[in-house]
Amino acid sequence: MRILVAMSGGVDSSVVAGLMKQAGHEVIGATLQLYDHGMTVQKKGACCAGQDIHDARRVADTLDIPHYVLDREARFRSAVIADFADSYARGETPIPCIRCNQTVKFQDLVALARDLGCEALATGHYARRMDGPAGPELHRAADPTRDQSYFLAMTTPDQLAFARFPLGDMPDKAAVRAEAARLGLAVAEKPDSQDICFVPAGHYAETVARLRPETAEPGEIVDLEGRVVGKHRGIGRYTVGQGKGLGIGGPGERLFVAAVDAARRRVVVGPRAALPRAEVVVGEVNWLGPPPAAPRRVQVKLRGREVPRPGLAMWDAAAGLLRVVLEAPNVVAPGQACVLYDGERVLGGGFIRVQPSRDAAGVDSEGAAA
RNA sequence: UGGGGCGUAGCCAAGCGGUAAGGCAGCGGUUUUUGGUACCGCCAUUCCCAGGUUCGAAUCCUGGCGCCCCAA
Repeated sequence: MRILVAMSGGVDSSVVAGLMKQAGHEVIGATLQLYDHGMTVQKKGACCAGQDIHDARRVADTLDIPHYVLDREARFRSAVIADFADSYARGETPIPCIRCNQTVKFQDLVALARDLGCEALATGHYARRMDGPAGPELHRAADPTRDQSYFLAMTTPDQLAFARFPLGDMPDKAAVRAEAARLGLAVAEKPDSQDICFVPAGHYAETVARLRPETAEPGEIVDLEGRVVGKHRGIGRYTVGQGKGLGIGGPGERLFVAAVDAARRRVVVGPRAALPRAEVVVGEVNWLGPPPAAPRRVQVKLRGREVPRPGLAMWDAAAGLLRVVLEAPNVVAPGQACVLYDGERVLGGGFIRVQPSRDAAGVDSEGAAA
């Protein structure tokens, strides 16, 4: 069949193109140019700009497949980068890789694939798409250390039906590199991409501040009782659970960010033991299957690198909100994705909302009283 | 100007004659297609200052200086 392969210029998607071609499909390669060619080009591990586009083209030439480069800078800027900055301005911690998958990658590329008369869109993600009795299902990758199903939880059932993840069954990354070498691809030894692709190494706060200057406004750091214990250099530098960069030294135990209060431009800190919450409120929920009509036992993943842990999911269809009660309290960072699993299968997911927690309430009343 | 206590890194702090623990902060790194977490490494040639005793002093002695407390 005719199949569109999203080629980032990295090893993974290059191998996908090679495997699809080898399987006898009519392969078309597409590479998105997502951001400026300037300084970020030099950055190691970047993707979707500069050198990577050339790498993708070279792979396409090697495989002898047609290859298109699509300028999606404007789209990426409004759908991913702007959301990234807005999220920090709200006091949350964004997860741009999911926004990118949701919009630029799957929404747009699926549309493009259909326009080109393709029957599927293949990507280099480590996840498995299985055909279940009720339609396509998203499952964790065979290699649990590379699994990216968390980042794909927001793809719609429609998009998932169209998607193919040929690397989902690979035992490990070494096997993928071996495939790349076998296919004669020049990118076989290319380093993995990492960090936020559109931000020059380590300076995401500056990028955010350019778009939302208020995220770089200084403010107070207060403890759980509302006492001022320090000052910060902008809300955009903090995320719930963070223990470094607070600059609060001295006697006593180490402090972590317990909450970010965007309205008052405050960062609330407390001891590690005070952070875990038992409940998570999730919005913008995407279900990959029928939503649970009654409370359902699931495994919950609150961040990319975490083993799913047991909890109870309660879906309020009217409000469009998912409530999850965790069996063991966990640090909950608003803005991050909450993904529900049933074993290997992804049931759905959404974005963690700032919750009117007991902590925030306590801080408010006691802070006012004191 | 009577009595008592204390001055060790940015902060807290151990050490009480044998060659400066630890924690917090900070810095660097590893891990990682987000942020964070975790883990690893670095971080006082010197103990308020000046003399003295001693083979050897942050530790003992003398004199300064600076804090704190009690009493006035």
